[in-house]
Amino acid sequence: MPYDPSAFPPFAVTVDLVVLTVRKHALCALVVRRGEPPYQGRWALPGGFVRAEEDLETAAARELTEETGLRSQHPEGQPTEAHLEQLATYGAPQRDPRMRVVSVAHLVLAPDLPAPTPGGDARSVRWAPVDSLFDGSDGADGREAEQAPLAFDHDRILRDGVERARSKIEYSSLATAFCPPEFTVGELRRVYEAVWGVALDPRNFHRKVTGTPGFLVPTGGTTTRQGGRPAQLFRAGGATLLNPPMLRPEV
Amino acid sequence: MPYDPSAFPPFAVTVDLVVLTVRKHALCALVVRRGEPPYQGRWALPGGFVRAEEDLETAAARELTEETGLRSQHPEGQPTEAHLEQLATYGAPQRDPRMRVVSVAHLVLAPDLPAPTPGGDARSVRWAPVDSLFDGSDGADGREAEQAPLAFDHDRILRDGVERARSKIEYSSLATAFCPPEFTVGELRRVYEAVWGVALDPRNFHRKVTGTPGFLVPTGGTTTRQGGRPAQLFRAGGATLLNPPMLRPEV
DNA sequence: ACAATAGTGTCTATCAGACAGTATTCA
DNA sequence: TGAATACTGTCTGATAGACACTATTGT
Repeated sequence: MPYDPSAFPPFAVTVDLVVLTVRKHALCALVVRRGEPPYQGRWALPGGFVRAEEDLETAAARELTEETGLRSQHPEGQPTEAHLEQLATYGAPQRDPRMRVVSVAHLVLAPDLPAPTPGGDARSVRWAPVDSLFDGSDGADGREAEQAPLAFDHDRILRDGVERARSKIEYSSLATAFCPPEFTVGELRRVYEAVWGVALDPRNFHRKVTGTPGFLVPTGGTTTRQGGRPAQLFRAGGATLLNPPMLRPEV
Repeated sequence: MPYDPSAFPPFAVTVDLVVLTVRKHALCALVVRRGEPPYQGRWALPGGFVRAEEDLETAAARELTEETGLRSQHPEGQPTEAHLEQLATYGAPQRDPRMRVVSVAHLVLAPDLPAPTPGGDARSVRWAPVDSLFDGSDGADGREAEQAPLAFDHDRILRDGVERARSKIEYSSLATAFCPPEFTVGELRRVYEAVWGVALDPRNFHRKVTGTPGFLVPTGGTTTRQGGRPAQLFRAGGATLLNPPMLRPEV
């Protein structure tokens, strides 16, 4: 099967984004409402075509900025605002009824944004708790989410992205990507609790994260709160891998 | 950025395969010699175009069978002969000098094959120790591997595949994919040692793998050897995730 | 003082790492 | 009986899980 670039089946290549954040103690994903067929009116993951001379990751970063205003690369030496990584590629022949489309899905972890839809065009965009988006509606609580499933195979892509995020914060310091530049141990713990959907022991969690070298760096500052001891502020350290990992309870 | 399938940049989509096995106590990858430009005469990963009505994983399985005769799907209820999973997608604009090619790389873990090149066409195919293939030639021993680097960005793809395999046998039972249907604890340990490039304590390894529920199932049989106590034979159990994981020494 | 949140100390069970000895085969 | 390989037992240090107390703020 030698390469024969003169005769190849034509494909369209897109990037789709699973953009996750933690809002109000719930893991949420960014979804956009489709304005045209197919799946008109249904919610879908943001995404778009890869341009002719554009790298895959560049295309994902561009779509991210267009949709949320977030930047995943360092602009002018500033710290990144979001983590972006490739997730997986989806290319079933009939996943788009119009033509053969191969979609390279990317995963974005972002801190909670002040404005829900800062940039981008005027389409309907929202953060939705991931439990309310899944087909099976296996939400944490009993009430079924009466909502049409996501367009295309985006339910599968979202599930894969959520599972990647859930497993990756076990053995990496990536949970800090859900936090603002400075955060407290309690805020970081609530990120873990929201992503995993479990309650963690505050004492053991504190010992674990502060005892792992390079995970957290104290900034010296403290929070100002109403009623309660001020909490120490940290920023993410240089360590990326956690050894030993943070164990997800779920047994 | 609404979908506009009538005007999209044309892409070719291929699958490339990182096929790994353990031979003579070394982790080896399958490489083919290119018979035409570009990179004529250089070694490359096996791969080929995805057909017009073909799923990505189907294309990868087809290429695998064409190259090695291995099957990754269950043929007629028989056990699989190799593990296949999607690895990552590579789509830099200039990765192929002829045109825009997006390659969906797949990772295959296979047991050592009796015949080096059972199926496929007559091209030059071989198993090569992965250390001898890497650009930097950071082989285990001192001797530099004087060999042209792999074609295209296949050095990067191979590195990613090897790293995936190395990390995945930590927390999954996937190392059994490198073994024949029945194997001994010592053979499984030598797989770990070859993939990680370290020596493991036989006693602790035996305790770990036999103590993890669902990892190994004794078949009742024993090996016949020359000089030495016969070893108990096992097959892979139903468990796929290892909890707690097998820890890679490397500290 | 009281509420509210942040942080610390201790015990225990589990497990990885280190190490030495016994068991079963063939020559 | 000796060589070769397979398997088992035990100690120790590190750590996760469970749990109760002290510390620092605002009201």
